[in-house]
Amino acid sequence: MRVTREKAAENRAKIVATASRLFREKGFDGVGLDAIMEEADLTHGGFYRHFRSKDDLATEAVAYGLAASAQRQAAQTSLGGYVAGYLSALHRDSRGTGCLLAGLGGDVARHGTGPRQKLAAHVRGQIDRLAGWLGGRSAAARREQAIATLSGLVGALVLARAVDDSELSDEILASARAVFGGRTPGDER
Amino acid sequence: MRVTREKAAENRAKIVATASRLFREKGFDGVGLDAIMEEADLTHGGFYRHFRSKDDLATEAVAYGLAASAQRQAAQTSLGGYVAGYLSALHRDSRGTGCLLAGLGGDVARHGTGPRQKLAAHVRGQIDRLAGWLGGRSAAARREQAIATLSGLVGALVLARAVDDSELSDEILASARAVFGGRTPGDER
DNA sequence: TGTACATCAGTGAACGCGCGTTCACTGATGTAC
DNA sequence: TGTACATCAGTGAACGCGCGTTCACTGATGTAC
Repeated sequence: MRVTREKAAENRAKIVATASRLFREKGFDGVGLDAIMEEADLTHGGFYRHFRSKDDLATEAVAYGLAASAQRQAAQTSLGGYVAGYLSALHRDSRGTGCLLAGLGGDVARHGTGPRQKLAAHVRGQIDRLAGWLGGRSAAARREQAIATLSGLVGALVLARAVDDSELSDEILASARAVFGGRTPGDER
Repeated sequence: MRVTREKAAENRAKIVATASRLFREKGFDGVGLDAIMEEADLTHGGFYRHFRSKDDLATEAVAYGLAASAQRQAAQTSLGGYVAGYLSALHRDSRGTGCLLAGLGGDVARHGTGPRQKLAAHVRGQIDRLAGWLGGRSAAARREQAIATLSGLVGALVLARAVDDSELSDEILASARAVFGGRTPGDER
């Protein structure tokens, strides 16, 4: 049964959004196309009307997830607010809708060039925006600090999720918030 | 053909070491037992004489990789030396033998409790050791800084590996080295 | 120390399942006149 | 505007392969006497 061009575009978008969530939750190799199509309310046979392969979908799903992250960052007005949201327990516990760098960074590194290029472009944008929020004598110093801050945020989220101890996990988030959230590093609590 | 108890223990250890490397390179779901057994110079049928399941092996392989990291850290005498090695291009390019937190952190978070418990214990140890190297007015401040530093190291390595642009990758490593390597943050280059 | 037997690490084939991909088919949509 | 036909998004079955796991078997090791 053929479907409106509009409806087809809608379906395609739904597949990408669903895949982006499921990939972040379970990894590229942890979800099958049938699971993705089923959650998008379609049968898996129709997949190849929209995408050339699973890898092709992966590239689009990565781009979709990164765009969502970029929008979330753009909605923030200060470093402190952004960091508090990024290193919140809520963000830690919502892998599927959260930062793609933390959720799929390891997987992307092992995969084809498509996702890795999108990710590089996204990282450049994040660095620029963070640098704008940071103080520092020179543009180079601000950029350096922005890269370290981005690394710290991503690493803290990865560790907070990987650790099987909620107390330690909370402590990782709190410490990283304190250090990267805009306080002068080295201050007492 | 039965084999010496000694030889059997040797074979078992080789399986764990090989698995630890291959898992870090390709992820838990990216390597099959046959590939692991073949690289360990065995046939895949004998696997279940040593392990109850692939998950069981995963737990041991994680423990093995973490122990190797801990030993590497223990061999260092200063924060600067440790950070320089950790954030080197060599470490970035040797996923299979490198830091398990960065190589498998995302995968571990998605898997069973075995690996996640081992990882939490390892993270506690790393924090303590980093805290010992760091200056800071109080033990709490040193610990907070240690957690932020560990997060920054892991995040920088993940990003440097994920990005499809060697210049950006090098810049991430260099910036993180500068900020986390022991300089007072905020200094000019 | 030597012999007889039980054990069991490793082999290689097989099983069953899931996954990525293909395909013949359906029937509503889109288009040409 | 209406009609006839081509297109093609979606369906559901099928294919082939790889993977985790099982199993009957082998023959050297380990043990009991």
